[in-house]
Amino acid sequence: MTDEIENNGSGFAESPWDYGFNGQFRYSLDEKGRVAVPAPFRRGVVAADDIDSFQLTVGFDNALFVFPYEYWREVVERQINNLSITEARARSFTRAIFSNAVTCKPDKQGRITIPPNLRRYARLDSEVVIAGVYNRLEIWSAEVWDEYERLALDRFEEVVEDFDIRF
Amino acid sequence: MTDEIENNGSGFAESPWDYGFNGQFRYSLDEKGRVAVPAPFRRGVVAADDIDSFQLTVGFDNALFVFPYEYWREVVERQINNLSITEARARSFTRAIFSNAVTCKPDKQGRITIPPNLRRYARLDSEVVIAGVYNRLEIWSAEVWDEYERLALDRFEEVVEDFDIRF
DNA sequence: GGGAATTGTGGGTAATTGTGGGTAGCTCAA
DNA sequence: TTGAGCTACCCACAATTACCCACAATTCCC
Repeated sequence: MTDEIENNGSGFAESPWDYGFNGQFRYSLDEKGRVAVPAPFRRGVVAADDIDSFQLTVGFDNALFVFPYEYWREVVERQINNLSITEARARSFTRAIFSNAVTCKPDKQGRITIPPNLRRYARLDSEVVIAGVYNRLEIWSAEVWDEYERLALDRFEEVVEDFDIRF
Repeated sequence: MTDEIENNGSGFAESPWDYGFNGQFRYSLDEKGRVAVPAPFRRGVVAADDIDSFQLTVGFDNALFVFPYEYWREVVERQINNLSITEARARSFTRAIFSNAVTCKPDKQGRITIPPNLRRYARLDSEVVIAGVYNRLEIWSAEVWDEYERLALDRFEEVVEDFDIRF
């Protein structure tokens, strides 16, 4: 494995998902607010204290984003660290990101607990979809996901053209 | 852990919240003016006399800011130290910050006591929200927080675009 | 195809956490 | 000096959480 790969800036080199989280998984959210982390992604994300940790935050489209902790740390250092505390909009942004985030590590069964405010934001009830999306996992209400994906796949080819992606 | 990481300027490396306080917590403010410090943040902020201390001050948006004592000390040294005593606005600022600040350490139950002037400033009555916001905790009246957060989350995606944050 | 390992899910228990209240000691004024 | 008010510290207890175990379902592998 080359140095370049070990240091790809995503914080999850040498893992089964070196080049991106992928797949979609359907789990139940139990009464304690716990949901399984997809088994392939449980190990290999080493945080400061040598445990496998994730950073769970609000994302877009009513989904929650889950980053490997190391990667999150890097995002904070590169981008959020510089925001001014005296500027109201920067404060508002920083506040939204951090107060609606939590550092968590899977329990022995590989589950994480989602705090109530995040459950509310993502409208999670009992059924949940976890999607692997390159540098993050996304946690969706299954209901919202099904609706979104139906629309998104219909428009897939059209969108690829817009971005001029070459395979 | 590299030197760069151990010295990230936030004063709280090697703690469970190495890269930022986060989460939100809802507590009651009792009749003695005491409020719980969120359990994950109680330990590891070492002040001058080897106890875990915080600096509690007036902040922005009608919230109180709570900094790890070490970090506060550093801010004072780096920035406030340089303000000119001959400039009226600098005097006013320095006066506001310090006269409305207090160094406190959690009691055995992990609570801190909020003095009356700060309670008044933040309009705290019985229900309180404590939010982790990167380098500080913020103490809000629950009522004010709920209203503020509703607006902030609605505008979240828009703001992320404005700041050109890349995850 | 079948046994073994892994994975997803539920639930019990011990430890932690949040909250109320009591008391001793300190401060300050009369 | 003394007493009132206040604060810091301590104890108690209920609620919540984190951790562990169990087990069924699924997947893996030969």
